[in-house]
Amino acid sequence: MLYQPTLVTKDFYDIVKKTIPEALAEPRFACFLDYLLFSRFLDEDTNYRVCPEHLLADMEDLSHKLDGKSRNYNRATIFPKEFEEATGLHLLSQGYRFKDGRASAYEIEIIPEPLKNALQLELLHPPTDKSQGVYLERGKPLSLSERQDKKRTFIERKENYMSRTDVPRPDVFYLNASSRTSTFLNRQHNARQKAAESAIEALPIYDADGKAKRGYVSQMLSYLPDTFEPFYEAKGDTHRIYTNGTSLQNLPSTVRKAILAPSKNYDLKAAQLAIMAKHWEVSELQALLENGEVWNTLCLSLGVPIGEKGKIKRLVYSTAFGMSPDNLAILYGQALGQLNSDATKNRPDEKARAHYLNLLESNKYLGALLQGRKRAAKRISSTKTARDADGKEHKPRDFSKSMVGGGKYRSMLAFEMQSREKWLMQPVIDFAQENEGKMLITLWLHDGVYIHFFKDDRSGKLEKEMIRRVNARAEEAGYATSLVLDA
DNA sequence: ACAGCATATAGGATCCAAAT
DNA sequence: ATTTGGATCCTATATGCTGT
Repeated sequence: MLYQPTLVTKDFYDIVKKTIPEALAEPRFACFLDYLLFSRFLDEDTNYRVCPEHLLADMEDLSHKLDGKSRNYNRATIFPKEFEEATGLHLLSQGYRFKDGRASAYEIEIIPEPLKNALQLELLHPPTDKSQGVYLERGKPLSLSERQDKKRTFIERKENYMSRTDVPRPDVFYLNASSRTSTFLNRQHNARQKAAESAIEALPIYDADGKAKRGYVSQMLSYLPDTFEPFYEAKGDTHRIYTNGTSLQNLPSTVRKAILAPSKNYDLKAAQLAIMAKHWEVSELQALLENGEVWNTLCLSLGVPIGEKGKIKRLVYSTAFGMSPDNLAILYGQALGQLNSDATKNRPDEKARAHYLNLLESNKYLGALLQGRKRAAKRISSTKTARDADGKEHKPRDFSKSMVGGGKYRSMLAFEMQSREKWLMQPVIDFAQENEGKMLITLWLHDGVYIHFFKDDRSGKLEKEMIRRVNARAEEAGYATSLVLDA
């Protein structure tokens, strides 16, 4: 072993200094950084630079002194792989654990949060004054054989599904059977890949809560099967149609749009809200929906900034799916910016929860909505029946959720909502089938849809007729929603 | 509510090489 | 001959993110 008092690369030093100047005030880190920057041991046999045990022991000792207890950190936490690659450092000792009274590995805490974040930065592309640096993609990209494996099971599963004779859901069968989807999508595969990449570039590296976003999304995309063709299955107790495997269905809308262009995206406006208003007979909401300006009015009424309407949407969705009033209250507190994002885990005390629940229940719109939901839940639990959009009765035994805590009745409540959502969108599938060759559903999104028109339809006849049919159905049933082109 | 995918974490098992 | 440490698997679980 040879003591080598050399410096690490300038890039590394600059990055650490720039990213976490406050880290120098952290004793454990100072100890570690001191070693990293100014003293390394070189193993002559392996040419590894090693972290000597006595140093780990020192750091562990400090750790004990600081918080009086040891933390569990394994090797990967101490020396992330990316860090090793970037610096050439290699940790050879697992450190100390406590077994049979002896010290051994996994019992040291060295790296404070800011350093961990800093280590995620790609050293070859340090931050400039314009960018925060390139976020390193975690996880390994799939190897060729892994990709082939994945694709094979994907195709097998699809073929199995398509060869069934007892297809319970003809519309799902249709969505999968429109084989032109793959032809159409594959033809422009490279262009789409590029479009997706630039859409990802446009995403923020971190979201508002400081969590990695861009890296996560690009990783999701890299796991997509070679073809972007979605494979649908009817699953669970709902009428919803979900895609199987990694899919376009849960990519951010900007990326999805880029991949699917020139398909057009149509959405039912405030569908959940409209269905709840009608189905649960909430007159206040019905009036609001017919006046328009739904989200802005709700934001104003609930005291949430208009820019934060996503949070209100979340509140509405959760209400539709049967979230408990207690949890809704926490969600509302978060929407107001008064509760932390971890409030669902570290629940605030009963008094605080009651406060937000009270605010919610006394609100003109959401208060009425909650009352309407109560009535619906009561009807379902007393008649032990859920009624779908076609009037067909569904009994508790048709739902897999257990009765515990009213879980089954919540499922039935959600089912009634989603059944109506599907019923509203049904004309789109029917119309696409009638016009095979002229138009194609490229992605199904529950209350929205991506459609490609093959023929240059200048007057937009097909589009108009499709929208007309859905809207006629909504009007006929009294749902204050409409299908519109997402600009 | 439901679907999906990924990560972090911890413990166990196992092999190899070195130390005792 | 036995123990120990390191590396590398595997398995669970818990958790977190996305979408509607």
